[in-house]
Formats: sequence, structure tokens, C-alpha cells
Amino acid sequence: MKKKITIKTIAKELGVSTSTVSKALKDSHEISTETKEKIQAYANHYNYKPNHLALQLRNQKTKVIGVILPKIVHHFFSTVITGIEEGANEKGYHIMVCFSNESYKKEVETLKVLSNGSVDGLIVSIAKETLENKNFKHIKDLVTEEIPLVLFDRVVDEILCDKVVVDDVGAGYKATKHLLENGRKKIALITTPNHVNVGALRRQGYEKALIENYIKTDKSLIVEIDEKQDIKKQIEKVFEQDIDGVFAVNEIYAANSMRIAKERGFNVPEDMSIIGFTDGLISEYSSPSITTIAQHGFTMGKQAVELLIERIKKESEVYSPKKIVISSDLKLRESTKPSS
Amino acid sequence: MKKKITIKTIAKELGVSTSTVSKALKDSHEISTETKEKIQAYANHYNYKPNHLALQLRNQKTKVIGVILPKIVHHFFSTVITGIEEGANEKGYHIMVCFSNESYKKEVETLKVLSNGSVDGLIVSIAKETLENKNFKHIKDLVTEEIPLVLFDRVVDEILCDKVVVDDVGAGYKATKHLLENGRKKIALITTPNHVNVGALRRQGYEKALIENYIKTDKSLIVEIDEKQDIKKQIEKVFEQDIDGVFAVNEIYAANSMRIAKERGFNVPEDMSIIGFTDGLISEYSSPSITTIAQHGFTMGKQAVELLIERIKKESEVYSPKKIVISSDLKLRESTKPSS
DNA sequence: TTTCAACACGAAACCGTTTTCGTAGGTTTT
DNA sequence: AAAACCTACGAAAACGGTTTCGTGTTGAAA
Repeated sequence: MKKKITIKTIAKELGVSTSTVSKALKDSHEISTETKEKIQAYANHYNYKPNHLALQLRNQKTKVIGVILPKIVHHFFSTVITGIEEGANEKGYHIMVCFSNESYKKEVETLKVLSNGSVDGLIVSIAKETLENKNFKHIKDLVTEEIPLVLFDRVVDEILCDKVVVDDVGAGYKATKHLLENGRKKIALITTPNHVNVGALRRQGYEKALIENYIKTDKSLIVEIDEKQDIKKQIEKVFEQDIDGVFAVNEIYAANSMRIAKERGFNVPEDMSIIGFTDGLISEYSSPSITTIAQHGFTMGKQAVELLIERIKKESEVYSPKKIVISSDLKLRESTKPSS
Repeated sequence: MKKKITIKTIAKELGVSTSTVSKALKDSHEISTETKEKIQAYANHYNYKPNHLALQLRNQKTKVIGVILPKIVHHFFSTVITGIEEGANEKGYHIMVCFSNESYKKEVETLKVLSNGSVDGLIVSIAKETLENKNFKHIKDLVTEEIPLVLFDRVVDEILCDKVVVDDVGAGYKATKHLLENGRKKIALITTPNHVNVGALRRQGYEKALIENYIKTDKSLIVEIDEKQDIKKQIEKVFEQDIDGVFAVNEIYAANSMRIAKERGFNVPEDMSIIGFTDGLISEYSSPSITTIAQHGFTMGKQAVELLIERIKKESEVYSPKKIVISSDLKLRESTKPSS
């Protein structure tokens, strides 16, 4: 990289002090018009740009927000990140994005690096492995160090910080109720293991809807997907039973269910209703297209970053953690309709 | 944020100088074992972490790579970013991600901010609007300032910097040839306007394959999608002609084509073959699943970041820009098969 | 006893910028 | 003519760390 021009260079070249240059560049009244013009002309001509690092060190703030996600090749997370970026930009912040790849170890390492002053605050969605082993010390440490932190989607209650979540219970309830209203009775639930809290919460909603309709939850209709194994095979098992509806807690599970249903000769939506989660491209372009619960990822991202910046700004005040719940919507498509 | 513990604090508390502390923390032989142990114990106990900003200022490098993408809710770009992140991490770098949202103005602004010393180098894929208005001054300025820069996918020849691209002509050729080998004669091309260079190149491949098979390119079979309008409607027009194959230059166009074909009573792949681009989830979960050209986005990202870091490391040397071409593969699925 | 090296540590400069506090010189007030 | 006040600028500290170059104290070699 070419050596950048600094205030010192300008000062030396023009035979003034660095303080004069600094003041002249911000049009201070302390400096005579003549000197100011001379300095500004010089700076302009040589394309002077203040060095960010120096400013950050002096101001003790970076105007950067760290974002740690489990993964990005995923419609929901990439939507959230778009929201975060837009919200950050609006307030003059930039984002530094890292991925935990669902790994506990990488999450710990990333957090350690980013909390060394590189960022003014963090937005995190917890890795599955971390949720599984329930080791949250690295995250709680951030709270202890009073580093502004917002958790989203994959949150855990015992960490005392701001949070932004989807109304997962409500969403699970809505989805299941929709199937029930379609006249479905034997509804399979394709979900995550229970340590993934969003899965657990959606399951609660599912069970709540069933209970309200006097249907006993049948454990054999619930599949907890182990993503280390073949997803399709695991879902196929539940199709050996007599089912007429599927509620899948994400797009991939829903798309797989759809494929299996068709392979097994089901007519979707005539003899089988399928509902998914995350209103992504798969659901939209599948055929038949899949009814889903839209999570409003963009809104979540934006809310998360706004909450964070608010916290950054009034860092000194005592505060009680806020929790924002984003409601989700049923997005009707072709994969569900009343049973004939 | 809680006031962080610094070398100064430690020095004062332990009655030594900052230089001693600094050396002790890096286990220098200049310091006695006794003193080192004392200092290290103290630092450990109070969870001392060196301030990144200070180091960056002193070393004149940030170990951060700026990444500017047109968008992220897009399988190809999110895959690339995964590759970039992994490659960067392996070399001790982090990434700062920004989006141009395909807008020229935002691209200019973002570039300006990031080139102020916040990053050691940049990886950029150019926004559509910029490609359209052909105004590349902001990017050329980076080259002039000798800021390490790698362009990928959406590149332009007149900018003299390192580049990583897909073999788009070859890919277009491969895709079209595959359809021809399937016995298709009237192949529609669903592409972007010509200013999007990847679209133009894939079209070249398409035309090359047709010429080789003595087929005259029929302009009425080529649709240049204007993304500001309804995509599906634009594709539907070409279906009014007598076609038996579709080559779409991305997943969305392919998925739309598939939908239209089915709506119009075509049997895919029996009476109509469809091939797409970008081996994403839509193609995988569509039914029938869509044959595509896989772009190896992960590899591209990784190569791009490796190229960039190489450039960053030997910044002083004269160098001639490199161009890495990633070859693409045909991924056979259900949407293509020999016509019966 | 003198000389010299090794050891263990400190002083100070440096990275680029901002900001407080002087201060020299001229002008106005009394 | 002395006192007071501007005006226009500079010196220096500060942000947090690294690193070069001393330097005082030992102990050993000459």
C-alpha cells in the first residue's frame, strides 16, 4: 500500500504544527482564514483522509459491530444480516461478520478476538453445539465485562442481556392450528433436538394446539432430526405411520417432507398438508409451493442492531435487559388446504 | 463498557515499567523468571487482553479484510462469503462485510469508508448499477492508492487488479451442449441484460455451442430479464414459442421457468429440458430437481482471499495482476434427459 | 584491583489524531 | 503608558502498546 498522507506530513510541508492542521481541517475559528485555506487546499490536493485507527484509539470506539452467526448459507440468517447491516449503516456503524459454523470452539475463539476492542458491541446467535453442551461462560463473560451484547433467535434465558426473538411458541401454535383447521388429525412434527431452544419452543406451540383440540400428542409422530445423519431417512420413518399433515420447523425439513410425500404417492395438498418455517426461496419455488411461518428476519436484524446501538450510547446507565419478541405470520401457499 | 485493564495499570500496580510488562507478557528472556511470573499471574487474574486498536495503529495493519457484495440473500454470494471467511480465518484475518445492494452510490460510499485504513485489503463483486453505468473511477482509485484488491465474479477487464472468476463462457457452452446432446433443438436462453458481464459471457458460450451444431441463434429465444419488472411474465413470453429446452443463467430464472413449463402442461424432463446455474437449494429441492452448473462459490471465496493475502504480504514488490479462473461443473439432476 | 560482560530493567520514541492549555504579539481600553 | 484583551498559533499529553537503546548492578576474568 502506498504510504498515506498524514497530518504530520502536511504540518511539516507547510511549516505549521500538527494542531494547526488538525484544527484547520475542521474549520476551527482559532485558525486564520488564510492558513485554513492553504491547509485545506493542500489536504484536498493530496487526497488526505484521516486515519481511522488513530481516531478509534483516541475515541475509544470503533463504530463497528461484531456479528456472530452459526452459518450464512441459510435464508433466515442471511436475511437477518441484511437487516443488521442496514440498521447499522443508518447509524454510521459497520459490521464485522464471523461464523461459528455451529461449533462451540470456534464461537469461543471468535468471541475472544472480537471482544478485544475491535468492536463496540456484539450481536450473536448461539451455535447448536453450545446450546447442546450448555456451556455459556464465554458469553456471560461478555456481560461481566459490560460489552454491549444482543442475542437473537437462538437465545438462552440465563444470560442477562438484550434479546430479540421470534414468538416461537405462538408460531408453532399458529402452524399447527392451521393444519387442524384444514381438518388434519395426524400431524407429524419434524423438529430439532430439544436443546435447540427454537425447536423446543415451536414444539410447545404444536402441543398446545393439539391439546386445545383434545388430541393427545403422539410421540411417535415427532421426529427430532440429528443433522449429522441423513435427514431424509429420518423423516421417512414417520411416513410409515398413518399421517395426513406435516409441520416442519424449517425449510429444509419441509422440502424434504414434500419430496417424500410425493414419492410415496401423496397428493399435496389434497391428501396431505405440509407447513414449513422460514419464508425462503425453497418454500417459494417448491412445487407445490410451501405454506410457511414467515419469521421477518430483516426486522429482527434491524431491531437487534437498534437495541444494541441504544445500549452502546448510554453505556454508563444502569439498565435492565430488554427482550423484543417479533411476531410471525402465516404465509399461505399451495401446500396446505382443507382436506377433501 | 467496563474500563479495560491495560499494560499501564499493571505496571503501576506492580511498580514496574510498561516496557517490563510488555516484555514479560511475551515471555522475553530479558525479564527475570520471578518478575515474569508475577506479571503474568496478575495479567491472568485480571483477564488482561491487549488492545487491538493500539496494535493496529502501531503495526499499521488491521488484519481485517473488507468484503463488498451486491447482496447476501443469494446462494452463490453467501457461499462465497463462507469461503472468504474460512480462508481469512486460517491466516489470522477477519472480514468486514458490506453490501452495495446493487447500488452504485452505496458502493462508492462503502469503498470510501473502508479504504481509510480500516482494512488491509478488499474483495469486491461489482454492483449491477455500476456495471450498467460503467463508472469505475471509485474502484480504479483503490488501485492507484495501491490498496490490495481482488475482484470476483462480477469483474471488469479495464481495472488492473487480481481477479477470480468462473469460466462463464465454458459453463454456458457446457450447459447448452448438454441440452443439445439431449436432442433439444429450440433452446431458450433466460439471461441478464448484457452489461452484467457474467450474463454476457454465458450467452457467448450458449451461442458457441449452437454454432458448433449448425444452429442459428434465434434472438426471439433469448430473454434479457429486467429485474425491476415481473420476472415470471418476462419468461412466459418465450414459452409462447415452440421451445423444447431452457438454459437459465441463475437459479431464480430456472425455477421460474420450471414453474411456467409445468403450468403450461409440459412434462419436465420428458418433453422439455431445463438447466440452471448456481447449485443452490432451490435447484436441489425443486421438483423435478434442476440440473445446474455448479459454480464452486466456496472455492472462489477461498481463492480470492488467498490471492489477496498474498498481495498484502508482499505489498512492496512490483506485481502483475493475476486472474484465476475457476472451472464449473455440470450437476446432473432430474430436469434434463434425452428427449423421447 | 581493574575491566568487562551478562543480567534485569527503565526511558523514550513511535503509530496518527485530538484537545487543552499556554503564549507571543498586536490592538484596544482606561 | 499601563492594563486588559484578542488573535493565531504551538507544545504537550493522551489513547495502548512495542521496541530500541541505554544504564545500574552483579559476578567473573585478567
